[in-house]
Amino acid sequence: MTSPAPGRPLRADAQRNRAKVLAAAEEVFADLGTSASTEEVARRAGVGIGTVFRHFPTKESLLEAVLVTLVERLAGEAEELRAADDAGAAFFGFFSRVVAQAAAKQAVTEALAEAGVDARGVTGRAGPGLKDAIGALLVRAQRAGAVRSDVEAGEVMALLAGMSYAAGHAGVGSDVLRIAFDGLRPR
Amino acid sequence: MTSPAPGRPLRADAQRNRAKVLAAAEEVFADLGTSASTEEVARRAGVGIGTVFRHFPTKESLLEAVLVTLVERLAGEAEELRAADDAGAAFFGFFSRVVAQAAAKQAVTEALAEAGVDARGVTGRAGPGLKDAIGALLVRAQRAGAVRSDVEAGEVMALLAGMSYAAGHAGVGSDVLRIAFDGLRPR
Amino acid sequence: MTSPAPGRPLRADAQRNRAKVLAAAEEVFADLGTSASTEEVARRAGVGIGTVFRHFPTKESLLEAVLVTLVERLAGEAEELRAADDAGAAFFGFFSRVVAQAAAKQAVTEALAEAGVDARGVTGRAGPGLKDAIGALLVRAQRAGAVRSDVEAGEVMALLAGMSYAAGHAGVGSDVLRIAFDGLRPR
Amino acid sequence: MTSPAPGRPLRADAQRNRAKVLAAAEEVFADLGTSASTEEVARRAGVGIGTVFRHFPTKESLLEAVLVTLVERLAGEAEELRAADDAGAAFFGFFSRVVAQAAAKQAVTEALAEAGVDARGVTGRAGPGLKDAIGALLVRAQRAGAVRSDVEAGEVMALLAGMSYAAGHAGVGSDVLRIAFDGLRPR
DNA sequence: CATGAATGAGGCTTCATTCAT
DNA sequence: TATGAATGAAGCCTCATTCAT
Repeated sequence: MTSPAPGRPLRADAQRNRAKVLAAAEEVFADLGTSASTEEVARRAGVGIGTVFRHFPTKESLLEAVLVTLVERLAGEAEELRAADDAGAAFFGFFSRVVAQAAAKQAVTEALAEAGVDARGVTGRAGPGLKDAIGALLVRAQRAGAVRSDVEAGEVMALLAGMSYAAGHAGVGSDVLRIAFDGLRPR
Repeated sequence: MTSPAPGRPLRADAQRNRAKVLAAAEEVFADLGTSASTEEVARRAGVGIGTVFRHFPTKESLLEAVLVTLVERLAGEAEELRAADDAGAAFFGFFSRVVAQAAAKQAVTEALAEAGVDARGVTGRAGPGLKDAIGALLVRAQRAGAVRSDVEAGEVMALLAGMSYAAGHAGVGSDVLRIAFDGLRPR
Repeated sequence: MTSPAPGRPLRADAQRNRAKVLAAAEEVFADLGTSASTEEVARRAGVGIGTVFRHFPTKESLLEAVLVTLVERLAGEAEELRAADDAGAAFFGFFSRVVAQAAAKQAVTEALAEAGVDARGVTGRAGPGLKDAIGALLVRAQRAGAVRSDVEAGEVMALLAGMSYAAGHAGVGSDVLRIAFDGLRPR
Repeated sequence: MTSPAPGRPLRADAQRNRAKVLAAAEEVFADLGTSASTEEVARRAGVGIGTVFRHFPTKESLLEAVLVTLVERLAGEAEELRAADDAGAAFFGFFSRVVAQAAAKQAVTEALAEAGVDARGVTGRAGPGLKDAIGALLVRAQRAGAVRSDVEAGEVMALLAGMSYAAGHAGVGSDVLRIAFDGLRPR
């Protein structure tokens, strides 16, 4: 999804290293911000710097891969809630969980922001995927009368990004989320 | 925390240079992000790099000064609205204007986030100043029945930071703000 | 001087791979200069990087092998002209052809220069081989009265290297060669 | 001639350092080839690596400056001979001296080759300057009957580059030069 | 034997900071 | 004080070489 000659399935050990690097990068960028050094990623992954660059030929491509991974994971979580009994609980629960994750990892916030700005962004095709999944959750919650009907997926994503940022930077708890949720409910 | 031997009141021309540097820094960091070089600040201020470091001995201290300036400016704006006739309009209008500013300058968002994390933060004593000013606006709006009574100044600041982030990064308009405002109104 | 356990005659497919690598290397170094990467050689040879290093344990040894090949090829061409009818035409024709080759492949120039610096050089025993072959051509041309008699093989090789360099780098045509040829003719 | 804001005359010490770096670069590239590292240049100049990059913001620009310097120096030497009594001696003497310099410094050869390929090259406007100076020497020598009349400045430069290469790489003495000179004399 | 993943030294370049002018 | 040249640590990236598969 990022670079090696498309087609070749990648040896087992290489696959493992790629995963290690990606995981380390997610951690490092979460802890130290996206300006953290590639060397730090290599160190924390327990591989040589060359290995990082073999899998992700550019720092930017590594960052991109991390964001894509994050966005896909969130989309997956949203997907699973599609069949939940209580559509309102599913929607608000998803929202809360995302914000909670973001409180620990600022990369999540960036991923959300990127994903919201549509396909042009770094997150490529993963962005729309997340938007669709969220849109599905939203529509069901609206049909169930748990969310006001004049809101769209794009607005929800922006709200999500904003609340995630607030959670991660402004040191806030669920109080603020409560306000946003009330704003989303039918009047 | 900003540098020259405390006490000496700073010659007039030095004072002027300090201001030029600060203004240039605000502009540069807004345009290019906080990773812009100090050299660029000097260039845009029309002074030598040495002058920048004489007034702000560290890049971090320069950044800090910019944030403090921003916070103080916002606090000033809030202050002026204290006597407005329509307390609700004052509150929501202030909120909107801040978010609009942030859409153009990400530094505003950072300033807000910093200011919210209380006095220990980088913004020192300016943070509480803003919080107080916003608190005053909030209380008056609550008394006027325009804002629900179970919200506190800290929550408003967090919401403000989040919405500012969303406005600057997620490419959103006033739709999202409307949701937040509805959440703030009495039910 | 080229690597595998001396003695073992090299399996047929290995032999083939060695040849493929050598050919690719000649091409790559001609196109991209000697600072081209070994990886590129492997790619163009259609083999793995490991294979390149199995046959030529060092980039330098690969370069050396390319030069030796080139020198041997030139020596072969000179050899074939030994029996030509017109000794003068044979000599000058050979000279012209070498320079024309060099215009396209700077490696040829390097090979010539190396070969001229005698046996100690990188081209090992191949250098003297070329020198001898050129010497034979020279002597016959001198006997035929086409080349002045006070010139030696070493000087011819140096002249050849110089003209080859000029052809490849200074963007020159046959005009310069004409000057050199006039200098070689009897007065 | 290479980078700092055109106009500002450069402080005295900076001027001195720039010269030191340029001299060191000339030496290093002569000794180790143009692929020598910038760090080595800094080391030999006795300055920090940052100083090298302050004066020449790119390795390429440093190389260019070295070549330009060389070409200008040669042009200067040619210029001085314009008024010599013996036009033939001036021409051949200049030629010999250039080749002798090149024997020690391969950068000279590169400079010559670059300069010959006209203004498009790295040597910019310095190339034509050298060509003109050599042309003047040539014409006077031709008028004096020391050089054949059907040769042009471009051909002389190519010959010069070729002989310089030969002198530096093929380990040759004045024997080869003699051949070239005979080729240049009227028949 | 062939493959290509892993390694890490080393190269180029940027930039915060110091200091001579 | 102001200036801007000097410094060198640190970042990104390349590539020859090694080694597990």
